Amino acid sequence: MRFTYEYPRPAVTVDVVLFTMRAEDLAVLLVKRKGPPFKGAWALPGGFVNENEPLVRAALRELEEETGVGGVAVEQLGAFGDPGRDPRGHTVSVAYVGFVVAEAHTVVAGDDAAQAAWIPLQRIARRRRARVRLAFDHASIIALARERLRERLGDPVSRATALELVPPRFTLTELQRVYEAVLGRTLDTRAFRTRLRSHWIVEAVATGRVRAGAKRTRRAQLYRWRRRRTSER
Amino acid sequence: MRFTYEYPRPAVTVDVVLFTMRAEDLAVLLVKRKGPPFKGAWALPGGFVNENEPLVRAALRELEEETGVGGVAVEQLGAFGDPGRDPRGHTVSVAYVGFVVAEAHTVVAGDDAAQAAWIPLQRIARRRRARVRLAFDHASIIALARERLRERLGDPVSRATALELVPPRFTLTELQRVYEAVLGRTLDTRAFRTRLRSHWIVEAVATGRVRAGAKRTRRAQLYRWRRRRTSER
DNA sequence: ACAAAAGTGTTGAGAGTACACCCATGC
DNA sequence: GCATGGGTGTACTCTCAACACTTTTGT
Repeated sequence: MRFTYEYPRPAVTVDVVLFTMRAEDLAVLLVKRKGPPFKGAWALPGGFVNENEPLVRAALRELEEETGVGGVAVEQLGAFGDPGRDPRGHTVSVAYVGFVVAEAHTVVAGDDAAQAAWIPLQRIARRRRARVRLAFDHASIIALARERLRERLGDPVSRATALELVPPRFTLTELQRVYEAVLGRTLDTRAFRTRLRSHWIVEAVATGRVRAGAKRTRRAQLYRWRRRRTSER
Repeated sequence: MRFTYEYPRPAVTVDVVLFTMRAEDLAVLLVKRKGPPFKGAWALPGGFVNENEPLVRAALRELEEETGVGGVAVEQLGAFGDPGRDPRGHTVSVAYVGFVVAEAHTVVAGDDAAQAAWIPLQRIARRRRARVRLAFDHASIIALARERLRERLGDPVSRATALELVPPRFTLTELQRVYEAVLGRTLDTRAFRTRLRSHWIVEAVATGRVRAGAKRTRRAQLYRWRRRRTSER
């Protein structure tokens, strides 16, 4: 089947930058391309938008098709449309960002992908010495997405709760590790907790869980996100 | 001439939300549509992206073609791609925002437009009683653009200088009026000036201009934006 | 003299940052 | 008893918000 139009049309694609915590580091969900262009290179999950399909839905569909990861919350990052970003021709891609708890999702490579995996950000083309080379302009999209994530966490701690940063029940140390990984610097524990308390965004639940693997230690208090952001003080 | 593709492609368009100050109020640059759909309705200047044309360039080209306004700085707002936003078929639009000094530009309706003009935001569909009805989803794009503008001005006053908020030489009162219009509330003069001074973003030039029309008053000091944002203190 | 807009400082509250030690647990 | 990570409070700085009166000019 063929589709003809009166004027040339750039192709419209969507891409998803999905972050997670992986062994104390930030990682992105990537797929290894099966076919050209960039065959064998890693790329963001994504693909063409169907006729009459909302952009977000296309993004989530492609994400699930290629990686098996579904039911995540994403927000739009922006549109990338420089000619030359896709050797096949002019393509405009709308990118989305999200953050999930890796353990809550199973990654399964779809038919289009040779492989799907969480790749630590450090292995991605930092100047030279790149271990993982990325297709298209995906390296710069990821860089921008990371920037966005930093902003989200940086200021009013509020919006962060929309992202699935930690499991439903978490310890404050776990949360702090996520913040540290995203912001790229260590935080002071006392300051971090004071801030959480003053913004009133987490609340304690039951006590007594220990981080898996670490046994000779005190049991950490469990917390969960508070729902509303009710009464301002 | 016809263009055929293997898969259906949504059309890609760009739209520009260009703000200015107009008689103490914010106004947007709109064009009156000459042809269907939404013939006779007001719409954002914009149109189809050419093959191999960068998105921003397309936006600026369309802006100039339809309104005669050129040489402005814009930043990307986001992509809007809900099916149904364009009755002709699935269209993905990438929107850009900017802010200019109206007096510095001459508005001339292009061939595609019946008219081009600065329309005060207040005349745009505020719930009922709309005087100006907008085509497509342009009302919500404008709302989002306004939000973005507010953010830009809100926090570090720095970034605001990228937008052409005021003429090259301006009085602090003029600048304050712009901030007030964008933020939608009055500001305290002393606080406003203290903030500017502490952020070190404007500098005095020659003295002695009076606002046109107001004669029986003290002469205001002229300022200009500082270039760099040099030495942090 | 008065109308009209320009200009000018201080105080208090809240947010962020920096900083060091004791506690509970399992081996 | 020691290694491991959990947990706690205070002081300083900076930024923002709120507050009213004097100055210059033209009529």
